[in-house]
Amino acid sequence: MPARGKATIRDVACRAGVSAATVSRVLSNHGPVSEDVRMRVQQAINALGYRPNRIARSFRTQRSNFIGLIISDVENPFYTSLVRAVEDTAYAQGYSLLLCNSDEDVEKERAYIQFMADERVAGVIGSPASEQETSFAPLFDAGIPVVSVDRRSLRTPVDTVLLDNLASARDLTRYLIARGHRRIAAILPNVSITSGRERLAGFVQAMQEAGLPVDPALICEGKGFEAFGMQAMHYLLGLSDPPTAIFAGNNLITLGVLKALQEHGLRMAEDIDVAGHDEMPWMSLLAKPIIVAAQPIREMGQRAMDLLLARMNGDAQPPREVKLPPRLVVHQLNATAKAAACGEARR
Amino acid sequence: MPARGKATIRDVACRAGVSAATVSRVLSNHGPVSEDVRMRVQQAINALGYRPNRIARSFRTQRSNFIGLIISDVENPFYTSLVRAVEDTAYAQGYSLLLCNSDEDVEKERAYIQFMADERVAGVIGSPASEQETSFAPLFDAGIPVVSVDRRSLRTPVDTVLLDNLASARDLTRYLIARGHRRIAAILPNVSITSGRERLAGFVQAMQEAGLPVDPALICEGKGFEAFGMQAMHYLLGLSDPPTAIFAGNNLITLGVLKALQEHGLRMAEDIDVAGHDEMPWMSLLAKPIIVAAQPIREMGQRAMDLLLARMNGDAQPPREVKLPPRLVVHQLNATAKAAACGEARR
DNA sequence: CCTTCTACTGATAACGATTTCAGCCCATGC
DNA sequence: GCATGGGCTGAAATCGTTATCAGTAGAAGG
Repeated sequence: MPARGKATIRDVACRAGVSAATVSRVLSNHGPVSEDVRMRVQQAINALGYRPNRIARSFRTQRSNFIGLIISDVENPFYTSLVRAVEDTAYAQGYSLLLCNSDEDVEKERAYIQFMADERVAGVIGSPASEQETSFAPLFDAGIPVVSVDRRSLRTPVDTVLLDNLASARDLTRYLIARGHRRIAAILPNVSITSGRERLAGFVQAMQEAGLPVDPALICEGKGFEAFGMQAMHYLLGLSDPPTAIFAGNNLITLGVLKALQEHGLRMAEDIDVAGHDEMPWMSLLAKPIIVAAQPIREMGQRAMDLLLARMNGDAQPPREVKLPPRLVVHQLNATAKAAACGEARR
Repeated sequence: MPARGKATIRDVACRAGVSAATVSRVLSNHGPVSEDVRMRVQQAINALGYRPNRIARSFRTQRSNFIGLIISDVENPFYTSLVRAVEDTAYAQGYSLLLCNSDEDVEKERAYIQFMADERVAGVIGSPASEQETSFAPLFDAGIPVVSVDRRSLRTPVDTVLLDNLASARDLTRYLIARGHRRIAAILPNVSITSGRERLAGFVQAMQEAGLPVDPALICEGKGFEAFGMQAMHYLLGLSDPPTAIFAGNNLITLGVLKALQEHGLRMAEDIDVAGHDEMPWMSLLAKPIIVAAQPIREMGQRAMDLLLARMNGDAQPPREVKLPPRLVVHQLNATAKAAACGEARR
């Protein structure tokens, strides 16, 4: 008798006095098995401490039970929450998570996509490093479904879950305008990604509908990291006629903006309003109020997994796009966060 | 001819006019192959766009190329950074990351450990939910090496990478004492995990060596989450003789403490000093200074992977323990972070 | 009673790589 | 010239599961 825990399906079959095929049927609940046999097999499984060899199973079916998740960086709290949401949903369905950080690097991303294809994962959820350049082709070829989150993939269209970026940017900007600001700067991630492009459009729309000029000198675009936000803010503060409010295009940029304001001294910071994206746990601790468009991140992850599961079950409709509404939240010192009075995003 | 990208090792062999065994030898760089043949095989591989079937490979070798990572929660910034460090090191060595959140739940963790064993991962890095209860036995039985990070596993001893918790807690407490505080409270995660137990010990040690009484009413212990930190802080503020300084036992507790202080009003917050663990990117934005013991998280992840890789390569020494020193940092408004003047941790 | 189902079961053939073993060829040493 | 050995190669077994196909037994229907 094999050592406990090392038994194969044949050992179980032998002990139960049936064939391996029957044990497989019991295991997968697929195909008819008499109650009597089913019980004998179960007993044999328990007695031997048998655990199916998942690698052999994957080998036979040529499909693994992993969901590949390709994001920019787990250290970005937005993606962290996304990972968590996806993980919970995935494990609930019997899948586990293969994690990759692309670092916004199209080359690195390409390698990971190829890797996922080689690994025959059951599905992939990704946030493309570039709308134009990212290609999911290797996954398509292998018949592996893909869902894009937070950003579109134009080169290889797939199901996509997005924030309503136009609404969030427009409403945040409207909020700043309603507070009396006229010179508003925008610091945005690259327009080569969906959020950068759409949030710029929302900003411009709000400015124009209020009849305010859009000063190109007040629009900064770059890699959406903290360092860029900081550097852009320093540049803006150095202008002869600096803006009185900032629209920050993502969470890291917001952090950079706040730090730059900090470095310039508290007095100045109080004169400048900041609007950003994503609610973060420390925002209620800030010395000055800030308004943010909170993304329904958990829901985004769940919806992405739902779309993926549908595809994995054979759904073959043309690619769909899910657009979720943001929720505007003002974080104020000595006050619990409250939904913004105006500019609540509509669907 | 098979479709491009779907070729098997036999297709390659056929096209190169050699046997599958030879192709395998070329692929793995294992065993002698003449230069001539090697080139022909390479050409065939390129021509067919052949990619080895990783599942088949894992099946044959009964070992996958995944590193299992079992942590409490990716949304905790400490683990987020750890994930990132482990991931970078793992991918550099040709391994990829399987991520699980145990949520400090021993049962959930048990299931994940079993899953990793079933999956025949190459190695596991974990942060045990409990020193006493967590068991890595299923992994041992399967010959899978394990490294524990941030916490010890007493039931099944393994290589372990820890912060020098005694030093960090002692030095933080010393710092508070040096600033003139006499009534200092400690809010700590459960003593059933390593960090909780050792940080309590460090706190007590510093108090005793300063000849200060350790008031049991000022020591709060519980689940190391934000909600607990907040609730404990509210309790302390409600005492007739509240403490003048707080020693917070982990990063989430620190956040909870700060929020509770916030809710009680800024004036009070200014009278109370806070010392915590982990440096977080937003700390420089705080209205009041805070001192923290920064953990060398990236190094912890790297060291863990190094230990794991050594085991995977057959190292069979008795379990080792790596203890890394913290770095004390004061975050002050309008000032870049600076190393604390006193209490710098020693090795 | 014979046919036709249906329910159940077993034998067997994959899946695609690695590994073992044996064999061949040629150079070297005696 | 013959044995020895090393470099190179191929045939075949193997890993553990699932899927296909055929076969058996008993029930149902005519």
